[in-house]
Amino acid sequence: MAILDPADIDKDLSVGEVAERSGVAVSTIHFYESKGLITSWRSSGNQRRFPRDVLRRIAVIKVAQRLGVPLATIAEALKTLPDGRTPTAEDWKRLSAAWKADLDERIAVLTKLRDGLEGCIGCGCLSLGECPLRNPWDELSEDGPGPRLLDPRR
Amino acid sequence: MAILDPADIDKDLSVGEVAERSGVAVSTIHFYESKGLITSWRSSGNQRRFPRDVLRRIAVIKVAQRLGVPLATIAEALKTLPDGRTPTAEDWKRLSAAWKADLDERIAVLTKLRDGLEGCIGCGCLSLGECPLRNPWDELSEDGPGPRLLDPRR
DNA sequence: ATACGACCTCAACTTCACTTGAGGTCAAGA
DNA sequence: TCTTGACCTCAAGTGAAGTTGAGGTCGTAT
Repeated sequence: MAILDPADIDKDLSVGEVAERSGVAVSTIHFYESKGLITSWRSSGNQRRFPRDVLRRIAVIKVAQRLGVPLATIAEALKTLPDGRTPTAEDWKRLSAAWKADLDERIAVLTKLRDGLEGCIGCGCLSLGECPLRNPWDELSEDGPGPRLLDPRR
Repeated sequence: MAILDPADIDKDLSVGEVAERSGVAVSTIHFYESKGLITSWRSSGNQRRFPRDVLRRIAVIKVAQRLGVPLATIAEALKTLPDGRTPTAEDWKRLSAAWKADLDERIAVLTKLRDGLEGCIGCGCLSLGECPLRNPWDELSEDGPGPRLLDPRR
């Protein structure tokens, strides 16, 4: 009985059901669980059972990802919620406002970069030390090793 | 004689010299060479020797990366130049203009996303099917599997 | 004579967000 | 009874952009 039966309307969901209703792959759901983003209990046959609110959690995760928030950060944010509850409208307001600030900053950085480029297209010097495009230090200070993943698509 | 001697002023450069003068690590230079972004010949002792214009090539690469252009794309662009010459001011103009268009688009996408978020912060429905934040299809159509790396910093 | 520093190659590791595959369990339907 | 389909675990692969390490060579200075 993989398809929803009206009698089961407020029962917990199997992975397959969660996948179908949330639009993410089963493997992704496993993965999210392994990262602590969602939780489940097990049926007698050792199958995952998810409370319905997992759908809202996944919705929040997906939107945050579109905003460019890394999974680890999302996980942390979700853990700050009282007893790990699924975000209410109030919670969402707080979280999304913080993420919006992030997004705003990223847009500002890119915009500055573009404006710098504007002037450098005609110049073309690219001198380390004189070209604003080659000298990130005035507008960018936070930095660390390794590549960072920030994908606005998806 | 690792340090520059005035008599060698227009000789080719060793990896170490290129690293010092361009500000990128030796390992990165090896890596760029393996990807075909730069080329070298070998000395009698099998050491790399780079023509001076490698510095300008690396400058172009680094700026393009700040603009969010993936290395593979940069490599392609550099290969379109007549007989693989190092970009002249004219070339730079053409390349950077193309990359600026890309950047503009990315900024536009993020801005739209932010505006969508604006309205959704108060709402919080996140419904798959109604919430504009959950439905990328109207503003975003290009897509493929796997994560994409787009880092505005560095 | 030997130590030192700069160089060489090649393989493996890193992060992120997953996906793919191999091999195994479980319950229901023909 | 057998097959099908959904599920399970755990390991390994993907891609981008490098970094790190082991083991070896070269050339010069002491």
